[in-house]
Amino acid sequence: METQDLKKAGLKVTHPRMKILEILERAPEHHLTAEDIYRKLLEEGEQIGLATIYRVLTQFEAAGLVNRLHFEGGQAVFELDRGTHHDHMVCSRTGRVVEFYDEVIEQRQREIAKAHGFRLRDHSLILYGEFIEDEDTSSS
Amino acid sequence: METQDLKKAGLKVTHPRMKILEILERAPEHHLTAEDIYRKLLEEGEQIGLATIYRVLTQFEAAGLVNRLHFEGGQAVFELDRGTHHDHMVCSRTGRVVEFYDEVIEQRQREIAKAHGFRLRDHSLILYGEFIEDEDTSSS
DNA sequence: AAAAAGTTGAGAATCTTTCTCATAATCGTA
DNA sequence: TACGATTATGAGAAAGATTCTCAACTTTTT
Ligand SMILES: [Zn+2]
Ligand SMILES: [Zn+2]
Ligand SMILES: [Zn+2]
Ligand SMILES: [Zn+2]
Repeated sequence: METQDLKKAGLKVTHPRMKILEILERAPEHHLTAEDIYRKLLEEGEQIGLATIYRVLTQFEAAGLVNRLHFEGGQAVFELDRGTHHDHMVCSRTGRVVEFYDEVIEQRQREIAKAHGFRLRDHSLILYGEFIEDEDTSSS
Repeated sequence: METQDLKKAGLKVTHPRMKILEILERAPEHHLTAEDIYRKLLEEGEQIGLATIYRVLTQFEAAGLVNRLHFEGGQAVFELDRGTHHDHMVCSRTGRVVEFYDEVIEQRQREIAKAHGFRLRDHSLILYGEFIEDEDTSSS
């Protein structure tokens, strides 16, 4: 039950908010645009306005329940905050997103920030390319 | 003379293109939005349409003359490609951008990509925070 | 110089995201 | 359970960023 999460964040427990959380939890892709969520809700018969979805996602982000990612391509992407930081690899062919975490990179970032007198708050690391296995194996 | 660069890219040497390159070369910030360029050109009496600026920047990007960066905040940022890759640190207070390059991070990225069967084409690493020296020293 | 090819500017159009505001739902309390 | 204060929602308008359209104009080639 994450009604607790909402209450803790000072947000009323409403139907749209619960449904949006549900979608984020259930999506196998984990990384969804606001429109993705909108469409998935429609498919389930939930007619929740797109404005509400953006509004709620922004509140969830402020509450630390959700992370907003900026991949190339305009639309922001959202994912449930699962408590552990990670970075992303995005396949430009299929759009597939794979997560990774590398302590060496994380540590270097801290060192670089320190060396520059920079108070590091956050960072975004995205690798772009293609998964070999997703390759268009245009076999006959 | 970078008329050569334009010709090599199969682009005609036009006044707007030269002026846009000039602005990118001269800007001390190095990192400009399309609107920044538009305004700077206006200040110099060059009335070049915003659509042209976006169009030309996209062509320059395809030609490898310019890089497009996606910092938080919607607007894309452009910089002249100076031949050497680097990543960015952005001050959320002042908007100041500082560049850095770290071979350890670059190398780890290659290794991670390889381990995931990922053909790495490009990446984006942005550190967000504040430069201590830019701190609002609200002294009395 | 003329023709061919490519470019420009202005505004319309598109896309993503936010705002407005009247209506509706939630929550603490009586 | 009902009440009232507070907060949230939906629809459409609005805003912000970028791309498209197309007639007029430049650049390059012949
Ligand atoms: Zn990271
Ligand atoms: Zn993720
Ligand atoms: Zn790098
Ligand atoms: Zn740079």
